[in-house]
Amino acid sequence: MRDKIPIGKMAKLNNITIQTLHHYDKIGLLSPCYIDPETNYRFYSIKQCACLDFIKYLKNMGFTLQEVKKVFAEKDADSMPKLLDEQFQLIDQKMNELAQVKKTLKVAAENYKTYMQIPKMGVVEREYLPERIIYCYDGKRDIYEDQLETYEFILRELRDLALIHQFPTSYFCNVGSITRMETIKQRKLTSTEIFMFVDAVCSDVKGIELLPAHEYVSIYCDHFSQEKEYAIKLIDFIVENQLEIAGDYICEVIVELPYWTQYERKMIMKLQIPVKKKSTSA
Amino acid sequence: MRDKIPIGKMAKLNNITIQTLHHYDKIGLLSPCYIDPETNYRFYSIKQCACLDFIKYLKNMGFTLQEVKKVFAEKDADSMPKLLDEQFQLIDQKMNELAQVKKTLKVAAENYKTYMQIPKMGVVEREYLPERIIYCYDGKRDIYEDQLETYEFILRELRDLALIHQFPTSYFCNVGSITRMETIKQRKLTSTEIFMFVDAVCSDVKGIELLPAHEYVSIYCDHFSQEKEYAIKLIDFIVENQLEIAGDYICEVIVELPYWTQYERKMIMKLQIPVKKKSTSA
DNA sequence: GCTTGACCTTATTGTAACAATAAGGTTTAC
DNA sequence: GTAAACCTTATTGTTACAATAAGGTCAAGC
Repeated sequence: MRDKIPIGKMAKLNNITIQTLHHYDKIGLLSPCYIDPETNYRFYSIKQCACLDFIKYLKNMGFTLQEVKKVFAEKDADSMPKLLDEQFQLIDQKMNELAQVKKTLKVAAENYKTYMQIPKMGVVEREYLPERIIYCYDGKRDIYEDQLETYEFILRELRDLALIHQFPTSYFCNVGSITRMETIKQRKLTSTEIFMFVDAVCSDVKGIELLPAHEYVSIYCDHFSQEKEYAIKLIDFIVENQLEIAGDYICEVIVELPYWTQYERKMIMKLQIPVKKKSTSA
Repeated sequence: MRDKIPIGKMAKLNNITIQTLHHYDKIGLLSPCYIDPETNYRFYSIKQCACLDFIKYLKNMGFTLQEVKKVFAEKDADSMPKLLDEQFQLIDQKMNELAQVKKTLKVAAENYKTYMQIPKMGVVEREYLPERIIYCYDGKRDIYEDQLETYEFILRELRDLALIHQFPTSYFCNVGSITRMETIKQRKLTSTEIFMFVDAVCSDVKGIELLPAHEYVSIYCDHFSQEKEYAIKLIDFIVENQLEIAGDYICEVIVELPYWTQYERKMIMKLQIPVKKKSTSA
């Protein structure tokens, strides 16, 4: 009988390592059919390859070794179809999650690309922006007080809500604050509302608003402390160019950076106000 | 200054656990901005939420904490696009792997379904089978000797080759042996060749053969020891019914079962021989 | 001032499936 | 006889925490 295969040969035969066989032995998944009582050397039978094949097969399908053990413990194949089906569902779910991750990565890459191409800070520009959809949340406290502290709290509340609504994580970085038209027309920058850009209108979610496609004046800004000053610049520009504020002021976070100081949020913002030509009446 | 948030509140604020914050502190990813020197109590700043946000963001994109640490160590955002791109490739690869797993699961489910519907063992049937493609390998030794031992060795060689050709793992279960027409016509069951069903012709791989669509006689069998006996049944049937062997004998493994005894391969096989009506000449 | 409950600390163990290593014994070939 | 190849057990490491234990701290109510 030459059917006494030492562990090294068994490993090579099955394209696995000795450690793997040790491990399977340890957890009681597959033990050698003979162990030399003096040396404790392990010896396998060629027929045990069938078992290893099956382990590999199930492992390939994403089962854990514990699950494989359970399958081996069964006396027949009746439970397999159900198991396979459950595993299929599980893999399907994992694929959906990965698809989400891919989307988040894509959005992140786009954000950084935008960041690299940002023209100049503090220069007013005019542009046409397409329609956008936002999910608005009123934090009831002015986000411009307490140098960011209130903003941080409200942002966290917004994200908690987004989690409840099961928004994809790719949304989490595209946030902003909104100052209503009546306020900004008085040259005041105060707001209790922040928002998150979303892809499509979720009709059953409260707080969804439409930013219509429109002509805008905009300016880039890379620190919170500058926002007020730059917003004034925008308003001055509007006045100087015979324009009129046509909607809410938006402060959009373009990209958030992992700044070397871990103690402050660092982001590039794009301030924007929709405008129209001043009506000649008056 | 009320900006001294104890660990429990910080955890709640960010929807994470205290352990997570402990862990981040331990690995040096994010340490509290103040530690009471007497009690060692940890206190965080609201501004550190930005850091946690970024950690979550990168984690969501599949980065490890070590990678996040590296990102934090960078002095600017220049390396991000490259990192994001690499991560995208990685996720893409993982998705492809999962797609493979799904396919394997689907094939496995089909195999078991087939198994459940298998008519009767040992009953000859006539049926029309569609074209199939196989990857053949000649092990140079008769697989019917040594009660399966040789078969096991040759099967392993076939799988090694399949790995080299990077065949999907879903192929690994659909194997079989082939006995050439000349041999089976002499009522002999000997063969040195086994094969694996494949999806499409890989023109650059040697050993690919086509089993043409044809009329077959077939019989199911659930143990190796019965194969010879059942093969004879097939041949007898052919003779009795005025038929003629029209091609190679195929022993197809329908499904392999995780039998309670771990010491022998247990499988359902379908033996099949292509036939045609006996030519009247002679 | 005391108790009670909520909160905090450090340290250890566990998770999955092995890989890597160390320190030592065995076998085989020359 | 010895060196190379092979085997053994035991320990540590991997990831991102969760769970637990044993103990100290804090704030509120009596």
